Order: sequence, then structure tokens, then C-alpha cells
Amino acid sequence: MPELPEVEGVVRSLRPIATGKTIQSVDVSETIITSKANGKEAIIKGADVDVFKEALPQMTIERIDRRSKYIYFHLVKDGIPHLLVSHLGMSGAWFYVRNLHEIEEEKFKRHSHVIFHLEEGDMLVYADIRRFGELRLLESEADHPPLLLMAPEPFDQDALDHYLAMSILPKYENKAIKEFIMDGHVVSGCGNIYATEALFRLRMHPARKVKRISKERKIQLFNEIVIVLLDSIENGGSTISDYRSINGEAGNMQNRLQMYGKKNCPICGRKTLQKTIGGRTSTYCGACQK
DNA sequence: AGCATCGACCGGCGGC
DNA sequence: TGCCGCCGGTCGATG
Repeated sequence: MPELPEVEGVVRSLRPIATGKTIQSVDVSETIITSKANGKEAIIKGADVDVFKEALPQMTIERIDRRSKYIYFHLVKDGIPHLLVSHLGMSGAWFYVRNLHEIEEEKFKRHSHVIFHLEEGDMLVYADIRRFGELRLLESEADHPPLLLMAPEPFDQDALDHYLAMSILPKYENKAIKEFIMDGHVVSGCGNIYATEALFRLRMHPARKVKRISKERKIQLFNEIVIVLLDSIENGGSTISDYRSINGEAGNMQNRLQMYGKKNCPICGRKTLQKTIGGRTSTYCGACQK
């Protein structure tokens, strides 16, 4: 599951090889063409396949950035800027290859859904096993309002104040802390893995109500989130289930996780507990986390 | 108006 | 072996 650190890894790998390249043509898989023809919003969001395919040729990739869990491809054509927004969903991955056979894992190769043909035969391939990801072509961020509602980047100077301000709003104060920190309007890029880890590091129970947490503890929790996100970026992200970096590279952070996916608490050895919080499976230690 | 819940998007895989 | 149903990030529609 790609969260902020995994997306950062993808962007850092992609940036040096794809920046400056111009898109020649776009191929879309039959699977996606059929889904879209049946009125489904499969991967390519907010535009028909034909419109998407015809718009992209001759656009040059000027810059690649990460914003929360999204990849922003800043494009330009005839001096006019465009923005291709990519979200990996549960199982999306990018590959930079000359031939689809270079995608070694069969399950990704089989689900190569959108292929951007670049110069000199290079291809930028978006593969997505479960098709929860998205590609959205915009003129700018402002054309898709949800993007404007995302919390600041967690490493930005205003992120802590934003999080604290949200924590005292009526709609959030009765929520479980884990659901709160996983809300992209509160903290950017913190999904199940890193929310689980940050709460464990602070020995905080994931179901604790936001309003039952002191300001000091809230600040400590925010700091732990930043620490685990940065630690994960340094370690190449967590390769769990269907996440891959560019060209199938694996990260190392999964070996550093203390609670996510664990059967026993690393502190006291007791069996960990699982509880659904905010609709997501949450792992924690009933003895160590209060 | 603002909030809560639900459905949509899916294939892999665990469990029976 | 084969099939059923769970899982999940995010948005938009519905209540």
C-alpha cells in the first residue's frame, strides 16, 4: 500500500529519468477501454479515453512532484501548462522500460493499463492490479477541488498548526485518533501503516477519542508521524503487498515496522489485537497502548 | 448547511 | 480444488 514515503520514492526514481521527455502517444488497455465504455471511472478519471489519448501527445514533462500521496506530472505543450495527477491507489506502480517484458512480475505486467510512449522508444507504464489508482489530466490543481482541500505537507511549517486546529472542530473531536490522523484533510500522506506505527511509538491507543488527548500529547503524536514518515523515506518505503517503486524495486522499511502486521507486541510479547477503526483494520497492543 | 454513511472502483488471496 | 467474501484510499452521491 503506497503511502507518502512510497510515493516519494517513486517520484525520486522517476524524476531523473522522465523529466524533459515529451510524450509521443498513449496506449490504453482493452480492459480499461471496456470499463470506460460501460460508464465506469476506471483509472482514467474525468475524461473519456479518446480525449485523454488525444490530449497528451506533444506534452513535455517539465517537473515531477509529490503532493500527499499523489504524483504531479507538470506538463507543458505550446507554452501552456497542464497537470497529470497520479494516485497509486492500493496497487498502482510505474515502470520505465523499453519493452513490457522488462516488467518482471507477471501480476504487474498483466495489468499494464496506460502506456505513455516517450522519445527514443522509452515507455512510461502505469500498471495497476486492482485498478484503485487514478490518472487525471487537468489544467491545474484548481480544476479538481479535492486537491485543494488536502492538509499541508507534514514537513511544512504550517502542518502542525493545521492539525491542531482540525482537532478541535466538532466533526473531529469525537473521532478515534487513528481515524483522525489518517484523514487526508488533517494530515497528508499518513495511511494505515504509518498511523499504526506512530501510535505505537507513542503508546497511544488507536481508538482514543481526539477530545480525550491533551494538546501536548497531540503534538507528540504529530512529531512521531513526521519521524516515521522521514525514517521510511530514508529506507526506501515499505514493500508490502502490491507496492513497488519504479521498475519493481523494493524498499526496506517493512523490516523496521514495530506494530503494523505484527502478531506479538515487541515490548511485552503479548498477542496484538485487531479492531476496525474508521472502517480500517487496526493493530495495537492492548497492554502497552493507552 | 454540515455531517455521516454508503457505494463505486477491483483482483488477490485466505479460508472453508 | 474451487469458490466465496474480505480488504482498502478516496470521492461523490445519498440520507
